[in-house]
Amino acid sequence: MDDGTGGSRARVGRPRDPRLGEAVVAATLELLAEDGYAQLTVERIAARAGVGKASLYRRWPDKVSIVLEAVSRSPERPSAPDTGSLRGDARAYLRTLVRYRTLHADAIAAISSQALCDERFGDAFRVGMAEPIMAGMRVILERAIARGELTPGTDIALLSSVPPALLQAQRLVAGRHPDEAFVERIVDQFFSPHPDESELP
Amino acid sequence: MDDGTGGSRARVGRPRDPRLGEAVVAATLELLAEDGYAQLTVERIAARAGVGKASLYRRWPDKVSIVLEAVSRSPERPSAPDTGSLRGDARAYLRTLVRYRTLHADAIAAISSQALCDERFGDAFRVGMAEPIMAGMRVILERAIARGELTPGTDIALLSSVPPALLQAQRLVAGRHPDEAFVERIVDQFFSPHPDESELP
Amino acid sequence: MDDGTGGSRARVGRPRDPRLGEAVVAATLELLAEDGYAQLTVERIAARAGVGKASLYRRWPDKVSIVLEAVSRSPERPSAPDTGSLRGDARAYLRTLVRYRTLHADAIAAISSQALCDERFGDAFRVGMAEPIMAGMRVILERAIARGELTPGTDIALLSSVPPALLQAQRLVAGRHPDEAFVERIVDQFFSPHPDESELP
Amino acid sequence: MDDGTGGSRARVGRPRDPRLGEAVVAATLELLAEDGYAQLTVERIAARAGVGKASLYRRWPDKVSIVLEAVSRSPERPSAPDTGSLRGDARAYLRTLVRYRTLHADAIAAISSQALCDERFGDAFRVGMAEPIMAGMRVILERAIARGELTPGTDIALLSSVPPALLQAQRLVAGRHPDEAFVERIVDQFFSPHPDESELP
DNA sequence: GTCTAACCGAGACGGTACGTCCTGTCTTAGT
DNA sequence: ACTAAGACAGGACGTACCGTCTCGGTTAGAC
Repeated sequence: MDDGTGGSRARVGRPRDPRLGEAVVAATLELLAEDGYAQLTVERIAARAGVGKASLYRRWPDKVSIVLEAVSRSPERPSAPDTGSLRGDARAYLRTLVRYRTLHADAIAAISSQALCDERFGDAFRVGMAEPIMAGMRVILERAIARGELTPGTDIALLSSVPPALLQAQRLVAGRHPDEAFVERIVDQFFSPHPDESELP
Repeated sequence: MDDGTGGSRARVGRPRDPRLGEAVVAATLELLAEDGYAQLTVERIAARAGVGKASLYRRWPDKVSIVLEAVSRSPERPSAPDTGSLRGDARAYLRTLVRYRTLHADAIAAISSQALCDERFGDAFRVGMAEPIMAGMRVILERAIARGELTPGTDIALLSSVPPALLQAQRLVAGRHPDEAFVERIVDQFFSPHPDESELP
Repeated sequence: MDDGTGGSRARVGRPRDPRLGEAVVAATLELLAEDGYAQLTVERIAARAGVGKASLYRRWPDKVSIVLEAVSRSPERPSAPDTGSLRGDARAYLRTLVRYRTLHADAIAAISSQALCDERFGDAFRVGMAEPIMAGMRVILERAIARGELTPGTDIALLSSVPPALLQAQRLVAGRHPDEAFVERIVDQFFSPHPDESELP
Repeated sequence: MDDGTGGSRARVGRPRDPRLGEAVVAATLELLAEDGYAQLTVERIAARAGVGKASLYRRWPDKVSIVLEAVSRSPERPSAPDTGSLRGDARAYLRTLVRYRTLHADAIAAISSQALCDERFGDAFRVGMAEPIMAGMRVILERAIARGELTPGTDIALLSSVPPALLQAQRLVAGRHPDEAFVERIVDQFFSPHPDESELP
């Protein structure tokens, strides 16, 4: 969030301990994995990280912001290797995305909820969470255009938002995390060029 | 939720006041519109409705359930008139859906969040919220198949989940409610049969 | 403090549990005796009394007010038996007063400090603490006047404030609780009629 | 408190800035006068004095010690001019004492409270606060004995503690600072030789 | 003239208590 | 049996302050 390196203010006083941020993120991720978001408490984060509550509130404005940063810096972040084809790229990326969402399911729910309510938090959410995920998708789509798998006029912005949107929706509609079979359905429907066919996706 | 007419046990004592449920739903909708979900309190609902807190908890198991019922019974519920074409149906339906979501934006966010966390609430959410919306979409898609605008093998389940998923996602990604222009993009991309073209959506 | 019987407001809703007040007072006195005022915490009072923190703050505006009521209702409150003479009455009363002050030494320090700072609390202090103690002294002095041990013109108001004032001061000046020897000095100086003289100072 | 001239260790390194102590005392007195002890914060003292918090804690062990020193060095300290009579001396001294106590009312309350709780601080309190005030009173009483206004056997220790004790008590009992009328009452009662009688109480 | 230890302002840190708020349950008196 | 009112246990939140520590930088006396 605020790394303490902010420009204009003079760099006086004791500098922030960089290990504190790491410890907080790690503790948050641990607690999230162990007990879920509902049991997550600022006090518990502080205790687990061996950190004072005031230090948390010096760096983050509130609880969800801590969770947002923790989840954003999770080692399970989706990645987009170049497999040589749109189908392969999409499948690989979506699988990592499913894993990531599964791992942090209710943390992401809480963050999303907050992003919907609180405009200022929404920006942090977009920068730390939504954009990076869609950026991965965009890279894949642009590679596909470069390969000729998609026409240059393709609405990348819209298309790159479809997979995360569907994963989130499926979670709600089906009541459980989407699995790899669902990934296949998405890949088949939206990321499989059909040169010979006229039907809708 | 519980209408008090439950069967086997004798109906003794004072009957439930039917106006109470109405008053609670109305009060909840008002408060939601005025201050948003974050400011919504069971106590405030009770006060606004002129109702005792215990009466609320006799009818609904918890706060989100009240909100779910209120939003589900909102007069702005999406509807799907038959316009004669897939494009027209989808456009009309999505416009009402956008209005509905705009009106209850953060209530829906809170409900969705709860549905993600709490398995039992998830069912109520699906029955009261997700299914009705997707059912409207399914009707439209089935009409389109009957008209021959879509091939019979179309994955209606997946396709009917795309619009609500994208609306929700757009809200998060763009930081504001989707408007009618966004509806047009969705309609163009996913609900406009292109008999002559081979490209991906 | 507030016994919930306050007049004008209608007696609707669940009445206050009278045992709660007792439990809080008892818990406060216990904790005070065990660990002293410095270790006294609202949270600990609530836990010891088996009471929610909110219930405390519903009845008392802050921590010191709880302590004031607890100390005011302490079973060790000074009493003034009629021994038949001013000397005897004063000695007996001052001994109970010393015991009382010794028992609640730092609680009384905290209360006094607050009374000095906070005007509104000062009233509660006078009603619950200072007045009752001086009233005991006044009774003794009035009995002495009735017996003829003091002249009717004696400044009872001033004289009755001397012992508590000196006990408090001695505690500060000597650094330890005044003992019975000090009581004797006060009795000798201020509450011993001098047969040959017509009046006390 | 610690003047930095402490003996055995070599005096190397940068010497303490003597103006720092002055600035801190001045800032403390200002803040005390402006907002009272309850609003007094070490951080605010440091900010007002233009001083680092660490510099405060290098010189004083804790907050009350700072306040004690500040109040002890207040320019309003009571003084005891020789007016030629016990009545005059006592009246003059008590008036300065009332002014002093009025000026630093709640600071003195806080200091007294701390002195009651913390044994080690009690010593500092006695040296810096209680003793100097009673010493002034003792000088007056000794002059009175020298003049023959008091008998040599008078219990000076007890009598010299009466005025400060009564002023403190009156503040608590009456809920406001004692005024000059109250000084007169004390003077009349305790420091007015009665020509016809052989001794003061 | 450098060295160097103690000083200095600034402010981050661990810790702890406070007082507020809200939830979901319970207890009255009254319909 | 229901209702309105509101007290209750519990517990998280975010704030504030304390006393300590850690920076970069300064200021003498020691060498």
